[in-house]
Amino acid sequence: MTTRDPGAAGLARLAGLIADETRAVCLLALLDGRAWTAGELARHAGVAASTVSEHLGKLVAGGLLAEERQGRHRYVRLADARVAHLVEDLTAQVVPGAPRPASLAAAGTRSAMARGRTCYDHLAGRLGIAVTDALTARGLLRQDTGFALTDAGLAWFDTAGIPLARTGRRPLARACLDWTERRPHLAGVAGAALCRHALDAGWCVRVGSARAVRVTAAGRRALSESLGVEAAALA
Amino acid sequence: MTTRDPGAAGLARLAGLIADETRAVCLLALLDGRAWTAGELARHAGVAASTVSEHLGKLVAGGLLAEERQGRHRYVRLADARVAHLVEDLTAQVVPGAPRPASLAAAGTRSAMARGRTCYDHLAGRLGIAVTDALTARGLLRQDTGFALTDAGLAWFDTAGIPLARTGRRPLARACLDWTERRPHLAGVAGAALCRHALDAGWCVRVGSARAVRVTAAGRRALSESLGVEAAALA
DNA sequence: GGGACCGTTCGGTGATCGTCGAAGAGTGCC
DNA sequence: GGCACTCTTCGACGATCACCGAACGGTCCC
Repeated sequence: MTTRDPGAAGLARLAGLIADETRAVCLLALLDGRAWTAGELARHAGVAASTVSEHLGKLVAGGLLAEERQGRHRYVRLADARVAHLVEDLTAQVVPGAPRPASLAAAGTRSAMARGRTCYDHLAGRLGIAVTDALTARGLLRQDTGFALTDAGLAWFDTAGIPLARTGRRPLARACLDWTERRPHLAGVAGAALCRHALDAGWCVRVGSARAVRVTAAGRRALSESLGVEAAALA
Repeated sequence: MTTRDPGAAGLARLAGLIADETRAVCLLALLDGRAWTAGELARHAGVAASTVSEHLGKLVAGGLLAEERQGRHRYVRLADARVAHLVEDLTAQVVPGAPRPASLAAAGTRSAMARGRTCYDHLAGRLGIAVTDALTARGLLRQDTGFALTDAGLAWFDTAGIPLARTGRRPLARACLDWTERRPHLAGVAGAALCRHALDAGWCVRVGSARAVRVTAAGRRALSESLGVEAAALA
C-alpha cells in the first residue's frame, strides 16, 4: 500500500449503511420527508421490531437519520435535504438495471408513483417534470446552461405568494434526476416551497401512506392558469 | 411487509459495491479520470492481485467501471461522469466525520490535494474554488439562483477558444461540492472543458500519480489576466 | 522457444453482520 | 396499581464475504 486515500474508510462506512436491503427500505420510505416511528418501519419492512431498532441506531449514529423521542415512540426522519439528495441520486443510478417482473399491485403503485409523487420535499414524477418544463417554457427557469431560476422566475415566486427562504447553504434551485422519467425536475429551496404551496393550496393531495400524490381538479385549473401546464401532461 | 419499495434491493446492491474499503480505495484512485491497470490498483490498495481482480469484476458487473483489455493488461476507469459524481457526493458527505490523525506524509499529500486537484475531469480544491469564484464575480456564472452559466459566460468560453460540446444529457454547468473547501465548484461540461484547457495550455500540471495539480507561473499569469484570479487565492 | 510478466480461477479460512426470540425498561391509559 | 404498548438489549444462529496462496492460461520480449 502506498498512499491509500484517507477518505476510503469513511466512504466505505457510509455506503455500508445503505448497503443493507432492510435499511434501504427504511431510507426509501423516509424519502417522503415525514417522520416514521420505529414500529411503522418494522411493519413496512417486514422484519422484527428488534431488527429495525438496531438498524435505526446505526443510521442515526451514521448521521443519515435524525431522531426525536416522544413518550414511548421513537420518531426518525432523514437528517437533512442532503441525505435525501444522496438517496435519490443512488436510486436514479439503479434504474437502468434489469426490469423486474412487478406484481399487479406493485404495478398499480408504480404507475401512481410515476404520475406524481414527492421526492423528500419537492414534486417528482410526471407531475414534477410537467411543472419544471412549464417553468422553463415560460422563461422562469433556465436549464440550457445549468439549472437556475431567472430574474423573471424570482418575480413569479414573489407574485404567487410563495416565499423563498434562503437558509444556510442549500441552493435555491437544483436539478434532481427523476428515476421514472429519466429527466431532471426542480429541487432545492424553490422546489420545496413550490411543493408545500401545492399541498397547502389543495393543488394536490397525498395518496395512501406512500409518496404518491394526486392532482385535484382545482390544482389542474391553478397549474394551467399560473404556469400553462396542460392537462394532458398530468394524465 | 406491506409495500416494500421495489428499488430497495437495487439500492442496497449498488451501495454494497462501494461499501468495501478496498473497493472504495479503487474508486477514489480512479477519480482522477484516468485508466488504471489491475496491478496498479492492487499495489495502491495493498492487497493481493487476486483480491483486486475479484473486486474489479464486481465493479464492472455493477456498471460502476468500464474495462478495456490491451494485451496482458486490464485497464479500468470509471464508467462515466455520473459515477464520478456519485462517488464525489458520497465523499463530500463523509468529511464532517472525526478528524483522523494524519501522518506527516499524509498531511503533505493532503495539503497538496487541498491546494489544487482534479475531480474526475474538472478542477477542485482551492484552485477550483478560486476559478469558480472568479467566474461568478465577473458575471459569467450565476450561483445565487441555482448554478448556471450566463450569456456572458457562454461568450467568454467562446472567445477563450474553449469549445463546449453539448453531448448527451450531461449538464453544461453543475455544482460539485468540494470536500476540502466545503463549497461548490464548477463541474459538468464547462468544468471538464476548462480543466482540459488548463492542462493543455500548461496553466497547471499534474503532481505525482495522485489527483493533485500545481499551478505554473504561466498559469498564474493567464488566470489573472483572463479571469482576474488573484495569486493569493492559489497560494 | 524460453522466460518474465499480468491477470484469473479456485479452495479454504476467518471475521463480520443481519436476523430472530426472549427478557426487560420505560411510557401511557384505565 | 395494573395492563397494554413501544422500544431496546442480549445471546445465538446462519449466511455472506473479503482475503490469501497456489496453480493456470495469455501475452510480450529477448
